Amino acid sequence: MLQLNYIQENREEVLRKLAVKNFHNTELIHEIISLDQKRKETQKNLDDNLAEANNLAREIGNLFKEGKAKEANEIKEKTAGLKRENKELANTLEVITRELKELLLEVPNIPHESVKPGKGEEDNECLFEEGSIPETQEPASPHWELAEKYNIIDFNLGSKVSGAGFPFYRGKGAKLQRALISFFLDEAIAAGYEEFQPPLFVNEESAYGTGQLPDKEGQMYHITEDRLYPIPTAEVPITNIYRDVILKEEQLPVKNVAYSSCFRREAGSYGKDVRGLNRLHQFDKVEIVQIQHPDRSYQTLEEMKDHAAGLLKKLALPYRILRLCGGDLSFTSALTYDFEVYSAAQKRWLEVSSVSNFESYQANRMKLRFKGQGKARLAHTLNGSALALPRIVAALLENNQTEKGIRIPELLVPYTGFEMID
RNA sequence: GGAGAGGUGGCCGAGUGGUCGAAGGCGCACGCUUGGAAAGCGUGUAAGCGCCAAAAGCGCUUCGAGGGUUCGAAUCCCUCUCUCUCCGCCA
Repeated sequence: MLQLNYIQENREEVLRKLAVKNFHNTELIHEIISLDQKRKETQKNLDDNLAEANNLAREIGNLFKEGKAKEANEIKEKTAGLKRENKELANTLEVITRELKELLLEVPNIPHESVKPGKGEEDNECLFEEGSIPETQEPASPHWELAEKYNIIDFNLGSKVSGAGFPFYRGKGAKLQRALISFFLDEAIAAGYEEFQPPLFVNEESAYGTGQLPDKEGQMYHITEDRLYPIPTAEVPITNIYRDVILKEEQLPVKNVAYSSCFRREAGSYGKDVRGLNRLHQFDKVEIVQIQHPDRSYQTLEEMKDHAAGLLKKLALPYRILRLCGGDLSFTSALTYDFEVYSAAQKRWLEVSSVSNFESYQANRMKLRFKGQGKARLAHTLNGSALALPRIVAALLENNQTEKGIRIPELLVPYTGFEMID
C-alpha cells in the first residue's frame, strides 16, 4: 500500500497519476487524509493521558515506599477516571487505525511515469519483437492435439483424478517439464540468483503481504480448516521471507529464484482461449524475485526483463515484449512488462511472463526495509516469471512440430536427453 | 497426538510486581592510546507513532501474539503460536 505521508504531501500528484490507472476515487483519498488527521488527534490525547497515568503510577510507588499509604490511596482514586477515559480513547484509536488501513488497501499503486493511459489489453504498447513467426505445414495442430497424438499430456486423466485444469504429464512430456524447470533454474543461478524451494501453502499474513489478499481473494484456493492458502505463485513465499525484516543496505540487491507449482482457481470463461495448457488450475513456474534499493530498482527491472528475453531467445521462440498500459496494470504494480510467445497453430500470442516493479507498495505492506546510514527506509520489490511452463510448452509443441515429430530446441537437449518427441 | 521445558535488543544472556527499553558480555561504530596494529581504555549502539519548520529534545507504544488482573506487568492469570527434549505415529 501507499504511504500515508506520501499521499498527504502529494495529494494532487497521486490523484493525477492514479487516473492513468483509471482510478478516479478522489473521495477515498480525501477520506484517508481526514481520517488520518483524526487518528493523530486521538493519539495525541491518548498519549498525553497515558503520560499522566504513568506519572501518577510512579508517584504512588514512591509514596508507598515512603510509607505514605494514605496519600497514595488518594491519588489512586484519581486514576480510575483516567483509566476509563484511556480505554475509550484506545478503542477509538483502534477503530480508526483499522478503518484507515482498510481504506489504504483500496488504493492501488501509483504507475511509473512511463506508463501510458489506456483501457485494457488492446492499449498495451509493444516495445520489442523478435524471432520469426514459424511456417508450419498446414494444417498445423494445436498443442492439445499434439499432446494426445504423442501421448505426453493427458487432460482427461487429470479430469478424472482431480478435475479440469489439472493435467497429467507423462513420458517425454513429464521429462520436458523437468528439463525446462532445470534449464530455467540453472540460467537464473548463473545470473546470480539464489535458489529456493518454498512452502507451497502460506498463511494469511503472507497472502496480505504480497497483496493477494484482500483484492484477489477468489483467485486463491483456501484450506479453511488450517487457514492456509496454496500459493498462486512463488512470489508469495519468496517475498514474504522478508516480511518485517530490516536488511542492511549492503545486502541489496537480494536475488532469489524459486521453482514451484502454482495453484489458481481462475473461475473464468470456457472455450478455445482456455483450452489445453492455456489456462490451468495447477501449473509450474520459475519465479525470480529481487529486493533492491529504490534508486536502482528500475535498472534492475530492465535487467530482469533482459533475463526473461534471454530465455525465450535460447528456446528460439518468437516473442514480443509489451509495456502494460494503465488499465491493464495490476493493482500493486508500478510498471509491468509482459512477455508473449507466438503460438503458430492457435495463431495468437500467449502470455508467458510478467516482470514488474512494485516499488515500495508491497514493501510498505509487509514492512520490508533496509538500513544504511540514516533511518530505515522501505525497499523496492520486483518479480517476474522466468518462466511459466504451460504456455511455453504449448508454443514449443506447436511451433516445432514436423512430420517426424516435435523438435526439442538445441539448448534444451542436454536437459531432456532426447531431440525429438515422436 | 501425549508429557515436559522454553521464546528478552544484531547475537549470547540476567532479570518473578515499581524509577526496566531492560544488568553483563559479544559484535559493530567512533574516539583515545600506538610508528602501525593487537590488546587496553572511553563513548555510542532498536523500531514505530506523535509534538517540532528541522535538528536537539520531549511524550507514547513495543521483552513471541492477543486478552486479563493491578495505581503500576518482561515479571502474575487465560488463550493462541513457535522452538527444544522425551514418547507415539510416519515418507
